[in-house]
Formats: sequence, structure tokens, C-alpha cells
Amino acid sequence: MSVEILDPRLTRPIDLFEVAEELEGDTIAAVERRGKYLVLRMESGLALLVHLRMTGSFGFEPTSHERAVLGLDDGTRLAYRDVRRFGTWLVLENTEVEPYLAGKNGPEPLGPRFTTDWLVARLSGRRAPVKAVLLDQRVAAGVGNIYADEALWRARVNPLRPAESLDPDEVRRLRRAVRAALRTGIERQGSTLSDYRTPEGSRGGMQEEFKVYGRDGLPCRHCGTTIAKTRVGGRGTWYCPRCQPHGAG
DNA sequence: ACCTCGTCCTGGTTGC
DNA sequence: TGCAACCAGGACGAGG
Repeated sequence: MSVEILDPRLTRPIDLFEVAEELEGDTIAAVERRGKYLVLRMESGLALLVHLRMTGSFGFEPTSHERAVLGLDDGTRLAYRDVRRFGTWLVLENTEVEPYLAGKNGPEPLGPRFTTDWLVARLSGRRAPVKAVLLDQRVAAGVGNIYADEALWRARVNPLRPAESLDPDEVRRLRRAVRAALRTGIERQGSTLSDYRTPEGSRGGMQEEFKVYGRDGLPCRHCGTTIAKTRVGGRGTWYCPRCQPHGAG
């Protein structure tokens, strides 16, 4: 594998040229995902951790805003694109990967550790809006703004409710709703709002499944009530005022 | 500890 | 049409 750096500011404060030097000539042994991190395990014992943030992506087709290019040994050109340059690359020793990620991420929502008991414990004593807590990667790794809103709609829970105010049945519904929303997103290969493409260059289809995200002014798919927009922790937040009332249940 | 806000960037959309 | 303001899939640090 060769590594070509197109934007030296790709990672700060880490020196990307140093990253490139470390990876040059190495061989990818395995590719994993943990929460929102991609992990490329190298045969040398190093690992490249990539976080795409808002607009990062990998693709096989040449495109604009390329920040780095990986040249695979079979001739494949794999370009890393990131319009807003929020994405991060980090090289660690393989043994450092788990401790690093464990500090950032809680359980995988589709894995066995994401139980109702876990979620009850994480929400208890938290007065912040339940949506803000749901976006904490240590609560559920990988849940972002879209899936938080979609899950809360499915669970019929208002995003502004204090996390600690949810009763056990609501938490149970929320756990199931997070899992269902993520599964749908995976089936539909993600949401293409503007930038996102699969590595093959095709658009995701999840945006066609949105129940609330970005749908202010449109009718709720369940009850017809006009979807409302508010802000939670600085993030755009959509919900159905009737299906997700800000009272009990 | 918890919680909110500003910041890191670029580009597309909206409103005057 | 021009241009400024605002908004966007995320995470982190500062400060209350």
C-alpha cells in the first residue's frame, strides 16, 4: 500500500506526513468498524483509525476535495474525500486500539451489551434532554443526529424530555427503536443528504425512510400531525408533537 | 460530575 | 443579481 497526502491539514495536531511515512509499504490485514471509527489493521502491528465526521468518505472514483489517496497493491486507487476537513486519521499500535476506543465508545447498539438495563443506568440521573444523552457515544456507539431523531420517533419519546424522566417501558422502547432505526439505515446503505456516497459511488436510500429528520412542515407518517423542528444541544431536532408529547408517555 | 456553548471547516440554501 | 446570514451527518474543550 502506498499513501499519498494531498492536504497536510487533514489531521491536527497530528502530523499526517508522519502518518503516511509510517504506513507506506504496509499491508492491510483487516478492516473493522467500532462506533463511528474505521479501523485498518496493518500487518506491521500498526492500525489506522479513521473518523469520517460530517463529510469524510472513501471512494474508488476520483472526485473533488480529496485529502489523501491509498494506493493498494492490486492497483486500486482508494481516495479519501472530506469537504469540511473535520475527519481525523490516527495511527496507533494494535495493542493501543482497544483502550483508545473503549474510552470513546460504549456498547454497539446492535450487539449483546446494549441492554435495557444498560440504557436505564445511563439515562438515570441525567437531566439533559434524552436526545443529548443518546448522542453521547459512550451510551450507544455510532448513534448520530439522524438516527437519534428517528429512534425517538419510533419510541414515541419527545427528544427534549429529561433523560432521567423516562420510565422503564419508554427506555425499553427506545432501545428497540435505536436498533430498528440503525438496521434500516444499514439496509438502505446510509443517508445521502448531499455528500455521502458508498465506496462504489452510489447514493444511500435511508433519506427516503426518514420519519422525522428534516421533515418540518410535513405530515407525520403515523398521525398526520405537522412535524416540528427545534434545537437540542445545538443540533437540529425533528419530532412529531402528537406522537412524541412532552408529557408522560 | 453535569450541562451548554463555541469552535474547528467548506459549501449550499435562504432571505433581504 | 449580490451578498450576508444561517445551516449541515460530529466531537471536543472551556467555562458555568
